[in-house]
Amino acid sequence: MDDEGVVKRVVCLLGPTASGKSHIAMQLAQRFSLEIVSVDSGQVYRGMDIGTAKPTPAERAAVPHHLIDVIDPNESYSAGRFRTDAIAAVADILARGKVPLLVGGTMLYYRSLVQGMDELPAADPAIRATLDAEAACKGWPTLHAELAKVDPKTAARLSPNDSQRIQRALEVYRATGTPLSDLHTAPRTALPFELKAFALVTADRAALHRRIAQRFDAMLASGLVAEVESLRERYPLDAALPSMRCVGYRQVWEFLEGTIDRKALREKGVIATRQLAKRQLTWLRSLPGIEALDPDASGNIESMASTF
RNA sequence: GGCCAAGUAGCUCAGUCGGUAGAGCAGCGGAUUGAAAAUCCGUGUGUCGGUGGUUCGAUUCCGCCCUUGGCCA
Repeated sequence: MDDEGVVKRVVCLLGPTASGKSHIAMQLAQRFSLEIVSVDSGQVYRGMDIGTAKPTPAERAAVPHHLIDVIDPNESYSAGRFRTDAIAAVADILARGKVPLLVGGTMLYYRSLVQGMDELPAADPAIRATLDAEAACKGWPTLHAELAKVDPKTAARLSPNDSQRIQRALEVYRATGTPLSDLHTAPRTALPFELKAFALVTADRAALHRRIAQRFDAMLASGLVAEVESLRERYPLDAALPSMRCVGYRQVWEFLEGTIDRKALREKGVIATRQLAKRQLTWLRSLPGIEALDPDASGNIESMASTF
């Protein structure tokens, strides 16, 4: 980075859960004075360490990590905030003469970073609470019909059951008086740096599934249940919070509530992780400009290192 | 050894008064703009345990065999 407008190239490593991103990142850190910027919607929560597979204290001591432990589990983060935070973190790392590496699996965050986001109002807890109450008695399809009256364009692309997006669209309309579709002006704000993204994509889905099961078992063995119990004591949590809807945490919550037994906890946790990985792979197929790497191949470190 | 029940989709099961079968879950594909590890959409050909028989036609009825569970010895 210099003052002549030369755009610095920043490398990003994406991939589904359990694909080995962190391992590669730590190996690259041995060659460059790296600082890692997490692209992960789960690792932002303080105290949610085991279930989000956060880097260990030793790894964090060896390599500075950013955007990990930024909020409490009773708070919520967002793609918009991620974009701002990530740009700031990268600028800061570059300013200090270090090499930033983005690593993670939250593709919406990645995309909002690269493509930019429209100027939309932030979440409004009061409006959301009102909408939740309305949905509880009328049902989401009714709210979808109401959305169709004020924002037919958005309603047309949403399923009457898509609670989350119907709620967001109505929230934006009630907060601004303008339909969400009118606010989609596609600004596509440019990034102050060039991003080169790689993605770890296995051809062997069965092997990924095996790794997912092993890793979830390892999380249970490392005290995932105790971690959630402790979080419940320290924070005012409930099952509807984004943090407690995270893969693994949601199932442990059900276990602690007595809704499911230990065996079901394990099964449902593994299944939820597999489904997450599948959605991540769908994202990766749809995102443009990403270079796929086979996690089982040997030259990954080299091909990534050559782009720094 | 005898009696009874069950064997149908990867799993749990429904069903066919005889015209080759369908749900849930899983899996797979897709969408994805401040909750995204979320939320939602789409997707069901399987020797109906095996083998003989009856029948125009059997997964369905009958016989025998195999497997699993239970009861009695």
